[in-house]
Amino acid sequence: MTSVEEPARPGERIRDAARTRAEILDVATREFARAGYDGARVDEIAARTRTTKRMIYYYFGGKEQLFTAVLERAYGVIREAEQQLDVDHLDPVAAIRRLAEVTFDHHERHPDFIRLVSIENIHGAQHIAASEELGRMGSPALDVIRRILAAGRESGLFTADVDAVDLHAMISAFCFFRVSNRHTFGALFGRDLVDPAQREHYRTMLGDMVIAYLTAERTAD
Amino acid sequence: MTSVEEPARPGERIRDAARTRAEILDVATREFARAGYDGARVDEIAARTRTTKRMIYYYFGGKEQLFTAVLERAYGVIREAEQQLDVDHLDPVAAIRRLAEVTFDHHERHPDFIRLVSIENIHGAQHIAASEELGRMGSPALDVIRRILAAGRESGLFTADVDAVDLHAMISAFCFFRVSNRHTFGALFGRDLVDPAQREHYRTMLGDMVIAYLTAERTAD
DNA sequence: CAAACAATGTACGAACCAGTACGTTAGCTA
DNA sequence: TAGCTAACGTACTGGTTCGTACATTGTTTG
Repeated sequence: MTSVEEPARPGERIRDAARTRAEILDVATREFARAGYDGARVDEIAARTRTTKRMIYYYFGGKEQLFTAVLERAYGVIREAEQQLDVDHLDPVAAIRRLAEVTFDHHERHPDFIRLVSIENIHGAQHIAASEELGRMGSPALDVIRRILAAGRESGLFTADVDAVDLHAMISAFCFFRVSNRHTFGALFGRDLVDPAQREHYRTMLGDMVIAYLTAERTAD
Repeated sequence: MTSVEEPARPGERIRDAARTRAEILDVATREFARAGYDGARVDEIAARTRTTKRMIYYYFGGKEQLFTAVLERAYGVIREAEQQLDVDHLDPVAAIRRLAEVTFDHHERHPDFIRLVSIENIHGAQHIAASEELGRMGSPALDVIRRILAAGRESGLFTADVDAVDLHAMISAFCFFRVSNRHTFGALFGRDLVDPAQREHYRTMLGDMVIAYLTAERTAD
């Protein structure tokens, strides 16, 4: 037919299920992260893709399942980053610092992920609960933390009997808050926690905090 | 007219501007916190009050301004709690611990506030920016922190030259995350950070962490 | 090469929802 | 007690938004 309006772009197939699906996910991620679950518009997501709203319902079933799919992929990304974490050659202190830095960097590089998690918490984690994939997806970081803590305890470097999940919460809290509450914190205290000029400062601060906690003599309780 | 349907309840005036306004704010706080800004319904808020939707627009002007008013009151509550904080009679270590505990307790007791702040961050803190009241409202906690840090530094108890805003961020991050990310964290790691049985554990952990950071010898940088 | 099916597009509907036009009443004050 | 105004209620509208019925086209396979 060789239409003038629609030049046959070579290499770009008209029909490509995988690409269409992926493009919808990309756009939906941005849109949900930008406006929240209820603020996001299915029509708007469709408009920003090269396909139509019909395809969203064809591939995902509905807005709710689309959001779940977005979450699944976002969590998949951080799981991958954690899996590539190799700290077995480091001493416990350096290993914990490295882990904290990787977590710090990932949160900073993925503000959309942070926003999605915030949004999911507003909705009581109902999409995670409804997702099989997210249910059985453990956290590689937790295993790493467990190993480091065991090594640190044995070598006598780490004082207390710290729980791996607790330490993960401590590190995540700092990294997450810095990004998630950037706007209100900035508006109220006049300081941008994600200011690039302060990046090294906060990255060091996190490591110092965690190491200080792990190596301090605990007050008897 | 002495209607059978509407018994004249004594002590409950039919017309009370202040009470109506306050009731709208109460209900709106719950509703916004429950469903987010876009998820909340003006009709639903009105239905849960003893008045009508018309009054919301009469008193607040619109949904946007209503949310701003809700935020202003919520921040006012935490500011009051901070103002009643008296730690001048304590030594720096005890004072910091006390401050951390008060912050911890307030976050735990006001999950709606946490949710509102999360929601406001999703929207880029635009309502705070639009509010004069919130703009000039400082943080009493910051002044307290500054005083404690100065005392701790002078007495040689605290090592480093820690910034008050940074310390506030550190404490807030832990307290905030524990409540704000309760649902996703619980779903993914099988641990309820707000479990009453764990409350003392996390309250102590926060204090230990902050004190360890403030008293540790810092690695040269 | 002809079914058969996967992938895609169009057009529409029904419910929802923020906001308002307009009318009413309580309670204070002159 | 007349009259005025703040406080309140009803009923509606215009636009939006999720979801779908129905039609169509590319692609693969027997």
